[in-house]
Amino acid sequence: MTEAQDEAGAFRALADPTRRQILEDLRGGELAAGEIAARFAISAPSISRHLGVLKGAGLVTERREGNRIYYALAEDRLATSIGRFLSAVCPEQIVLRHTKWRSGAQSEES
Amino acid sequence: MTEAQDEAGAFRALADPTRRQILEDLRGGELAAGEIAARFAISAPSISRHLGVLKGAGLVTERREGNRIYYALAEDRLATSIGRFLSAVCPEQIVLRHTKWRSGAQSEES
DNA sequence: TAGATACTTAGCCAAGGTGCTAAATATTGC
DNA sequence: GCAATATTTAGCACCTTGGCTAAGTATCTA
Repeated sequence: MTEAQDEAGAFRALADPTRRQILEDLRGGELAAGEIAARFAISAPSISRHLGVLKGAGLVTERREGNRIYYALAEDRLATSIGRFLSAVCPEQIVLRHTKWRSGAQSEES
Repeated sequence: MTEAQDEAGAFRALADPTRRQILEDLRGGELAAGEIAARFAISAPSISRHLGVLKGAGLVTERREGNRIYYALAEDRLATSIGRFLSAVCPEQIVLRHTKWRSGAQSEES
């Protein structure tokens, strides 16, 4: 997957307010899918799909532990995915601390 | 318009790759609608609507000069609109240079 | 193996987004 | 006022998205 597609996927994922809230909630540490679903008024399957979109965009990771599937924020991926764009459009206002996205050494996962 | 709605509008606007490219193009200085349209393979009316979305999100400003309507990047608005979210989710990776978004004194335009 | 729990996948539907062409509006210049 | 130019608005078609319920898969417990 190219860097540009990463960027597109990340921005599409961030377009939905529920998904943005999930990312904010995960800031406090990993959460099981059910724990996430319990924080919203929508059904568990809908949350599951949102989590799928976030995972597809590389913004979260999942880890199975017995019955439960824990989701965790992939902060670095979020920053690298949208970092190129932000640096291109408003470099004076927003600064990236880790500019790995520029080094060209990208991790390549499925 | 509330700050949260600003944020939602900005992220929805950024979801489309054409609109992101328009913002990048405007980084080089203001451009007339027709000049922007000429850079894309899609029709002028479609570009016009994209510009309307960007303007609605407060990410660009428009200025009429005779026949032409020039669009300019509103960099500070972009930074403030998405800044709160970025600071909430990945504060270690991304730093805001101007944290006006925290002062609560938001400019209110139509 | 059977049942309970946790989560996802499948299928449906309403709503919204994005593209197009044609028509309307605004401005310039003769 | 009329024609030309620049841009937007209107109306339509198509696809995607996001919600739901029902059904399927995976894991634990007994």
